[in-house]
Formats: sequence, structure tokens, C-alpha cells
Amino acid sequence: MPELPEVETVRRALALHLSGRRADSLVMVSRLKLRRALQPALLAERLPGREFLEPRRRGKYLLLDTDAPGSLLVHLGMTGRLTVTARTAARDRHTHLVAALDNGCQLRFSDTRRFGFVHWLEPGEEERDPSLSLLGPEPLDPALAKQLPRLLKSRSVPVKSLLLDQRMLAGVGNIYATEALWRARIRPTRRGDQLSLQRLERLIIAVQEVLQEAIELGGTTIRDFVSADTSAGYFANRLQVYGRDGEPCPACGSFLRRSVIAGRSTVWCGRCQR
DNA sequence: CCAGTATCCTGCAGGC
DNA sequence: TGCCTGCAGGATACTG
Repeated sequence: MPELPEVETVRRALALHLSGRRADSLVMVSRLKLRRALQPALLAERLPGREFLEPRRRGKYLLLDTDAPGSLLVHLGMTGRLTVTARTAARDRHTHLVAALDNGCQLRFSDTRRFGFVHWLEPGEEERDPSLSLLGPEPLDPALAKQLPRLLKSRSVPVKSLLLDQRMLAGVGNIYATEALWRARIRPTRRGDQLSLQRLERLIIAVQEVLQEAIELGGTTIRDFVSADTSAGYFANRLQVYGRDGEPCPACGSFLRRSVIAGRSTVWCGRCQR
């Protein structure tokens, strides 16, 4: 589910609803296996009594810092939700972590498909963590459009695969890669080394624009995504091609096609995108 | 180095 | 109504 705009939306909501709150106690930790194993004993040891600071985001990861050394690293996978809710709010059966906060609310992590995780990072572990250490640059960095095209140009991989590769840039997923390629009029199968630096630069700018617009609308809610305050995002009705194969291209009217690249469904216009 | 596939999971839509 | 198949916002470990 969540790509950079969704994770940033959650981060901003947490900044409003979690920052400054103190964790009282761990209410529950599920025993089901997530992508990385939960650490019930360690969480129970570290979390209670700590105050949450303003959360950080790195690519699709959230880092919940506290007022003592150590942070919670969270990845939402496809269906993960990190919410601050009333203690009395209904808890779905895919809830894996619940912590009580000092204002009577609860911080909850739920994840239907369990591709996400919550992992405690001890001081100093952040730099070496396998999830974080290989991440590429942040897509919204203004310098990126000058720097990344040269790297993309050196690769013989389909450009769609490059956008999805978190080592190239951190945070783009299938929705926004698909949308950015359509905006930049670039065929997803085109190899990096077959594109001019100018076209690659336009692609990065298209990535930045689509991510920024999606953040402003609170992300894309197809089915599962909600922000930390359980509200949905509104970018879904701005999607031009994602999920629209067989429909006419919004730019030229030619029917949108679907194919699979890097194992991911891709929608593109055979006339506009070259 | 690269491409393609399978894998981890659950839920839902569509076809029959 | 039910059963089956394919597909879904991600990341990684294989194979060839």
C-alpha cells in the first residue's frame, strides 16, 4: 500500500497526535510473524515511560524517536496501519501491537498481510540496520533531478525497475512510478541507458511532482490505507493511468495497456509513452 | 551484472 | 450460494 506520500501523511498525523505523548504500557503484542519478528520483551522494557518526539520518515520507513536513546522503526508493507485511536475504538483482528498513551489514547499497529513490521532500534543500530543502510536518496531532495539522471543513465535495466529500486531512490512504489512515467511520456520498458539525460531529468521532476501532489491530498487510498488519525487519502481520483488499463489515455484517447515489469503490474499508453 | 520468478500473507472481485 | 483463480500499495531470496 503505502509509498512515500502515504508514509509522509502518517508521519504528519503522528506529529500532531503522538508527539509529546508518553507511552504508559504495552497493552498487547501479537505472536504472529511479521516481516521482521516483533520483540515483545524488548518493547515492554524500552517503551513504557518514554515520550514520543516528532517522527521522521526515510523512504517508506517511519522512525519514532523517543526522549531517550532508541527508536521504533516501522514499515507498513502493503496493508499496514499505524494509528492513534481512542482506547475504546474497535480493534481489528490483524492488530499486532497496542501501546497505551498518557492521554488515554492508544498507538496501534495493524497489518492484514503482515508484510510490514515494527522493530526497536537501539542507539547506534540505525546506521547499520539492513532495512535502512542501502536506501538511495530522498526523492523530494531538490538536488535529485541534477544528480540521479547520470546514475540511471548507466543502467541497462528497464526504467520502471529503476524507479522501484529502493537503492536508487527511496520511497517510490508501483502507483507513483506508473504515474510519473506517464507524465514524463516515457515507456516503462525503456532501459536507463537508452534515455537521454534530459528525458531522465524530466522523469525525476515528474516523480517529484506526483509525490508532492499526492502528499498534499493525504496519499492514495485504494482499499486499506488510512492515516494515523484513520482518515483516507484523496489522491486516488487524481490517478491518470494506475488501475485504468483498457480505459482511454487522458492525454490522447488511445487505450491504455497493461503489462508486467519487475513482477509488478504496469499501465501505460502506447502512443504517448516512447 | 541482469531478468525473471517465487515467497511471505490475507482478502476481495470476477467467472462459472 | 460456493468454489476457484488471479490480483493487490513491498521487499527479498532464489534461479538461470
